[in-house]
Amino acid sequence: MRISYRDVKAEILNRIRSNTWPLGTNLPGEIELAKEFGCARATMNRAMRDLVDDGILERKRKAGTKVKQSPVRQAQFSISIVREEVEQAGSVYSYSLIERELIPAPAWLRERIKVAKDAPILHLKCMHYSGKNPYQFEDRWINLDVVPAAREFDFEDVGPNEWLIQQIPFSTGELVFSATNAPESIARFLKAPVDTALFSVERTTWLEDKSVTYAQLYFARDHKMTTYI
Amino acid sequence: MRISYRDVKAEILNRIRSNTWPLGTNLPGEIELAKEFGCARATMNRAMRDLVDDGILERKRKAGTKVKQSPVRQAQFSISIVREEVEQAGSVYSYSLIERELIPAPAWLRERIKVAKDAPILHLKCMHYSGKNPYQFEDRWINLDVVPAAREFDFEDVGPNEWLIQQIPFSTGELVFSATNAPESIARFLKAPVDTALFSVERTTWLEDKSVTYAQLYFARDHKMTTYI
DNA sequence: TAGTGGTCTAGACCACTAT
DNA sequence: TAGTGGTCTAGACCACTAG
Repeated sequence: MRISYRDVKAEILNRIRSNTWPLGTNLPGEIELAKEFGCARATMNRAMRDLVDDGILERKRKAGTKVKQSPVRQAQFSISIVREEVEQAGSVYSYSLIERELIPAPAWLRERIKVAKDAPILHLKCMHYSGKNPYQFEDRWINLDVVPAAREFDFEDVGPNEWLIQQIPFSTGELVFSATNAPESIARFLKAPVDTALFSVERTTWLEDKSVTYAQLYFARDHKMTTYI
Repeated sequence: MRISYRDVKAEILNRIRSNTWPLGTNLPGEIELAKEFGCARATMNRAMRDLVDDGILERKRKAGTKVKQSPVRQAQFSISIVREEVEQAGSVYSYSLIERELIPAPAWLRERIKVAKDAPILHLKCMHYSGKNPYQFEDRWINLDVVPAAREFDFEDVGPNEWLIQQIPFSTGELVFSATNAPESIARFLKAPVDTALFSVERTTWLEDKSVTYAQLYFARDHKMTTYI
């Protein structure tokens, strides 16, 4: 049978786990290893690149490949549309707009996203539900300079999250996860006691070098985010 | 100049962003696209596989390649040793063992990890500090059937996290992120008021099909986990 | 400046799956 | 069962960087 890059990965991991190649070991070069494993150099290369992505090896030209001294595993999880999160859990999704206003960007927001001083910003508050249960409270700011169409959109039926993804798919951004004691203004909508610990996410989105939107998302109490590594 | 897979990726993203290929579009096959772009099929393949990893395309044999209807971005973050998290932030790391006991696994734990009914489990509580500030409270259970060496190790100077990574590098597992109101028993160590919202992580680790360890990690108040997408 | 990884190519065969 | 992606190979040249 021909050697697959998966076989190569598995064997390399075996050698690390079995201490044949302890943490920090310098591995032989691609060509030599490929010969030993009986595969092409490209196959060895793919296996090793994969292991770099997994946080297991380090490679540098000229210096060679070594087993990382301190394994840093890469955890991965997908950020999808709220609707789909809910529906994938087998529940019925619903959405409701709480507030919509057009105001100048407050100072604290201008520290987070780049936006002209007196330009009006669209501020939205909304709720996402899973069946009859609150699922997420969303507090969002949209830069109308970048997404002028938002000015005309009423967001009564479609959430800003879903709408923005259609407008600006695949933009880049930052995600910050943390825990927050629910203030009354949010606890009310999530039907939780004030000060309940809420899992929250701040999301900042850019399109090239322009700030598109900033959002604070608060999940209902006891929300969990799971990933496998 | 020769066409790089990065160029191909960039151009594909351009076409999606510029609506040349709207969400849901079926793309031409690899061979045809490679011809159009003037590169080898392997190059086109690598670009497209990368975009699948990024959550932008979907591919199925025979069916072909399409732009995902709902962009699901893959966020990534690295799970490292607590010591390194602290040191990378430029602080001095220190560690202290609070409690160490050998007891039969409680029932709730046996629901989470597979462990013999009357086998003794090593239970550890410890604190990690960043400079003089509390950084993380760790409540850990170690399966001695799988890691018998832990029975002899005192964990006075080295945390279980760090020790286990040396023993069983690159094991697989589950991570669950959530928010918790600090109970008194934990708040005390993190120097936070009772009920403060804490960012917390549960980690379950397997080695092949055996449960190695289960840990609940509670970060100090206002802890944030950041990632870029 | 030499050694190592990074990437491209052209060609081939295989595996899955829509129809 | 035919079409599309998945992967392997052998060979080549390039780019970065340790010594």
